[in-house]
Amino acid sequence: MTERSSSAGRRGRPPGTSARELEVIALRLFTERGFHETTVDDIASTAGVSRRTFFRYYESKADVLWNEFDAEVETIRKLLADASAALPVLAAVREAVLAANHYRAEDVPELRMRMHLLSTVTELGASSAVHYDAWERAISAYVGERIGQPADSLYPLAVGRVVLAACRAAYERWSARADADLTVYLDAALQAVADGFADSSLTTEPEPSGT
Amino acid sequence: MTERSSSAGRRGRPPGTSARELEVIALRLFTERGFHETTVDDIASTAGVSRRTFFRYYESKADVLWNEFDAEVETIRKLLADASAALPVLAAVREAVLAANHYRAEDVPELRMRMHLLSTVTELGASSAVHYDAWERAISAYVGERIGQPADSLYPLAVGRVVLAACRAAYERWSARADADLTVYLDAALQAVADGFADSSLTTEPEPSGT
DNA sequence: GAAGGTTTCGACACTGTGTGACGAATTTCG
DNA sequence: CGAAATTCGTCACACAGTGTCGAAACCTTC
Repeated sequence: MTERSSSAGRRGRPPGTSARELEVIALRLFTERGFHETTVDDIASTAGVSRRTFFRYYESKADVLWNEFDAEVETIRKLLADASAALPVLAAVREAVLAANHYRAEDVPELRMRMHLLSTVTELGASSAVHYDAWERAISAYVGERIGQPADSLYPLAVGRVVLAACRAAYERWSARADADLTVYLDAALQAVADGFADSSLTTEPEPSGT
Repeated sequence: MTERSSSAGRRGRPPGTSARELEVIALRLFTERGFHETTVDDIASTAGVSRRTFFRYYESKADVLWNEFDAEVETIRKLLADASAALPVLAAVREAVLAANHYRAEDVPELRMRMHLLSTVTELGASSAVHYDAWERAISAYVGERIGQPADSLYPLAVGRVVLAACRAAYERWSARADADLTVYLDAALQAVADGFADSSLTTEPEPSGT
């Protein structure tokens, strides 16, 4: 059951699978056997299609893990486009990032699996660089516009990279501990950035409580 | 200058090449033809050895670019071990990073080539994650020790990642513009981090001057 | 209900990375 | 000279990723 709904007036052979189905299967196999130990053949044959077909849906074996992340980049971009110019730059960025990271409770387990893979499997570095880069550029473009500098000059570039770095630290801690809400970790990390990591702010870590 | 050029009491067949020779050849071919367009066979045959032998010196095609970077990680680790506990944490980190990035003028052209490849070739993402991780952990370990928290808790992790992110932004701008000293860019980026990217500090980019 | 257009799929072949196994080559030591 | 040590080359293999081409399955139209 994928999305056989609007087969109205749709010519040609119907798809034997869907990007979403491949994603779910791949995620399951990766967590069961490991990323490296799972071949593209395994994923494809489990879905009942050929290896070649997998690569028609995703450019690489790793790409199957980045759908949600790419969607988040788009969300952040839109939120920043509507952000108030009255806010300090970094505050606007923080609000957008936090707003883009509210997930429905039912989506959390899958999100956690994905993030755990992303932060532990070293072979994913190749693809992560590409997707992280898009995330960073969404921030850099906004910062560059706000302060009237090219997006690829030093400060916009640094802000984009630094904010992502802080968020990745928060993602990683959250996926490892699973005790508090993701946004609590994100907020703490971004607040530390805004404070310039002053020693006085380096004391409290989010406590095991809350949802 | 790798190691035993003096073949004193060294049994067995002498090496037909060296890690350093392969590095120089690879760097030249990468910049001439591009990373993707250069095969391991090209590098090996230019050095006069077999493809298999290349993989005895380096674990992967990309690894050939990370020698210097790994050495820098060790330098930073040692500098931090000797850092004064009277300095604020972030200031100690900044001093160590800046000190580890003073290069002899004769080494700069090669350094620039390497950094340009590292910041432009997307296929290097796989290996970069591994080596960047070691860099980050050198910082996180120090920060964790200083503030009395595990190195993998949120703030040490965040500081490590954020400082690397800022340095990478500086590296990238420097390798793209080549106008000022590398440490000028690094200092500017790290100062912005320490200031929490306050709007007032986001105005000036290092100017085309200096060495 | 046959013909033609459309879309997805499978089979095949190919390049390149990375790895394991094993024997050959080359040097020093006894 | 023979033995031990060390590096190298050849062969074989698994897997990712890509291009090509024809077949399969669906729709529309006559």
